[in-house]
Amino acid sequence: MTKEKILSAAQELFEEQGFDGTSVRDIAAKANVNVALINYHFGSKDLLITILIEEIANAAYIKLADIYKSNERPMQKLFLAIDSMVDKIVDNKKYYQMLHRELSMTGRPELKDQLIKSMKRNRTELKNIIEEGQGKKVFRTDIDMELTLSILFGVLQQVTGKAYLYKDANHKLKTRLRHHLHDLMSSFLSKK
Amino acid sequence: MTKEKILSAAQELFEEQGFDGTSVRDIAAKANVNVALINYHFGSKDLLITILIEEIANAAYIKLADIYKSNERPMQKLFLAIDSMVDKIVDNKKYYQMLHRELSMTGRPELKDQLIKSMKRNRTELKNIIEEGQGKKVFRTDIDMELTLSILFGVLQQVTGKAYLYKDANHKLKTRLRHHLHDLMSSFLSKK
Amino acid sequence: MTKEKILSAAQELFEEQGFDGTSVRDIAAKANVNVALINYHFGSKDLLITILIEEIANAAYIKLADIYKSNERPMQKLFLAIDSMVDKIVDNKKYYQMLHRELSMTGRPELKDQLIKSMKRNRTELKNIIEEGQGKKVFRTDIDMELTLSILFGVLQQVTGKAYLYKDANHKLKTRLRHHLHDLMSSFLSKK
Amino acid sequence: MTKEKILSAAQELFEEQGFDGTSVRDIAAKANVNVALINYHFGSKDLLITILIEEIANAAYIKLADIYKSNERPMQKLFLAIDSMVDKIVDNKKYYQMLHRELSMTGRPELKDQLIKSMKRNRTELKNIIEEGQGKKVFRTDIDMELTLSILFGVLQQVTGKAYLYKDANHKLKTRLRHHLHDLMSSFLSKK
DNA sequence: AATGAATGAGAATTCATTCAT
DNA sequence: AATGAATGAATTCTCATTCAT
Repeated sequence: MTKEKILSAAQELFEEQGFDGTSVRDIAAKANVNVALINYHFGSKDLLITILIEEIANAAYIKLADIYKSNERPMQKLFLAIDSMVDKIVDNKKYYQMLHRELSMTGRPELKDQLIKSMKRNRTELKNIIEEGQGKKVFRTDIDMELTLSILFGVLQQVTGKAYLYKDANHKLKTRLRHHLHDLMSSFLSKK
Repeated sequence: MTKEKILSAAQELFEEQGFDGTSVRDIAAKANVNVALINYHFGSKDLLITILIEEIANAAYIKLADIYKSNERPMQKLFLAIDSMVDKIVDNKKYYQMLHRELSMTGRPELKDQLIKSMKRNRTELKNIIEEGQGKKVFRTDIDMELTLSILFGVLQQVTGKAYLYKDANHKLKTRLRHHLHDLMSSFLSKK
Repeated sequence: MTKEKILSAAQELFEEQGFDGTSVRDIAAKANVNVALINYHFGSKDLLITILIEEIANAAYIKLADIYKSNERPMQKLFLAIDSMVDKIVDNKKYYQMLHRELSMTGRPELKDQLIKSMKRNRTELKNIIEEGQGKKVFRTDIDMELTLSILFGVLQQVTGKAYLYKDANHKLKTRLRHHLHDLMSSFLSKK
Repeated sequence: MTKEKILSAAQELFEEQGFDGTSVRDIAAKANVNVALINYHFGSKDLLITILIEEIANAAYIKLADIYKSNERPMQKLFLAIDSMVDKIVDNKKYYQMLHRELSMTGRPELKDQLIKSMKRNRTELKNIIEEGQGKKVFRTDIDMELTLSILFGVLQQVTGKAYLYKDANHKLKTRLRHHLHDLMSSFLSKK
């Protein structure tokens, strides 16, 4: 109970004010608990955000891995992966914005390592899906794989970070994104 | 002299460690000046970053208008615009990273407004180029314009922010990016 | 059972890190018991060390009285006393070190009083032995008695406290000490 | 001015309450300065005591080295060394008591190393004097050198640490100590 | 313009202790 | 007898800022 109160207070504050900009006192106040309890339950402010990050990052990864392992055809797999990412990210816009922000700092290298690791894991799953499509002669092979992955992650990052450009309700935004990314990726990857 | 030393020290540190993560003492140490001078010259730490970011914001304007006004064919204009953006952003990766980071924080709203304005200016120029191509029946019209712009800005943001994925020397990275984005956008925008 | 576990954990830690340097949590962790149990069983950290030191103080009473009452000749009595002290102290180096340390603090005056009392008891026994030797015209009388006692206690305290100087195995150290102190005291107390 | 106020406040408090027992707040209050000034001037509490220790330890060492280099006869040199140590230690009883106390802790190993180093330096100088006397056939050679040094340091430590036994005025105590130690060491070291 | 000292608030964390169960 | 959570004060230290010179 208390732990959850702290976690959700911390998440909200980190999303709004960043990690450095949020004090342990802030979190305690928002969660309506004693300051010392944060260290009691989580050991340190650093460990608190570590836990917070691990939680969502894991869920996203598991979904992509499942899709890769499914029996769909390549393009269908790619579309499913896109849909899954769109959902996750639109539903947790602020959270992902925070991740990107913290990722662009130099301090706390262990934290960054953790973030990069979980991010690369997702990129790898997506790469697997595309490479499988290439192996099955469905997708082009004359592409820059790393930059291709960055198309998807880049568009989604734009949507999370530049909220003032995308003010649609979430469900509408998801539809727009799905259509757009399906169209974009099939245009790009389909053999001419 | 001292002011410039402070500004460039601050800029480097903000780029690396973020605003909250950088202390006035850090800046003073890096600039090799007395701590008190920062407040003396700039009033406060907040005003310091304000000045710094205004500078960046001005530099951030990519000369897309000239390209738009040129006599090239639509696809050629788009490619030139891409090349121009790639150059500017790869050469100033850290600049843009910091810009995106500060843009994702809540504080200093006036500053953010200015940043957003200059960012929208660039998006508008690019949009003009694409719409012209659509008018000339060269580009597809059944696209989501805002999300189409986000392809370019998104890929570029990925490259600036996820440096650990893109460790090429700058000139090599530029070539990769140009090819990739030309390919991508022509695949996407060309009529079938 | 739990009480003893706590006591012996506390003792080890106080010996190594001092009273202030040891936290109640340290003790609980070392004793493998819940933190709250320390207060539950002993009331407070202060009372814990009180109990601990009372134990030590009682053990500290070296059976010098027996030697004094024996029928040996004066020099022999003195040598026996030395041997007894050497054994006791070398075997409990860390005990005595802690005792001296706590004795040199200002807090807990009642505790200190008790420690001083037990210390003086030992000094008195030793003094009796020497004075008897003086009465029997075997020892010099032109000495400063208090400082003479401090020779023995001082050398022994050096050995307990400056462990980095005396790294011999205990039995070897005892031999060295006995020889040294016999030699020293007989040189000093024998009539010229 | 402020630095000295802090240093002397810290010294007094460390002497009375030990290092762990004294808080930075205590020091600031006693010195009547702002808490932050302690870190501003000395970097940390640890560095503060480091400086404090270095100061007196050095003075003592220099005196002994001078005596060793002088042209006096061996016994005379030893007596001068004794007198010098007696003066230094009686005048700074509480200070030396603090040194011994901190030396008997395990924490802060760098601090301990520093203390041990400066202590060993003094022991070495004294050893030089005695060995020179042995070389000149004035002192016995069949002694345990390390324990011999511990006679002097031990007696002096007793005097500093067991204040309740030695309540003489300082000048009287010095006289007692000089006579006693001259007598003791010449009895012990003179060839029979 | 520049300096070094000083300030007071706030940072994260640890402390001994107490509470309800 | 024992537990785990909770408390509130205290810990050291760092912060941006201001002061007198």
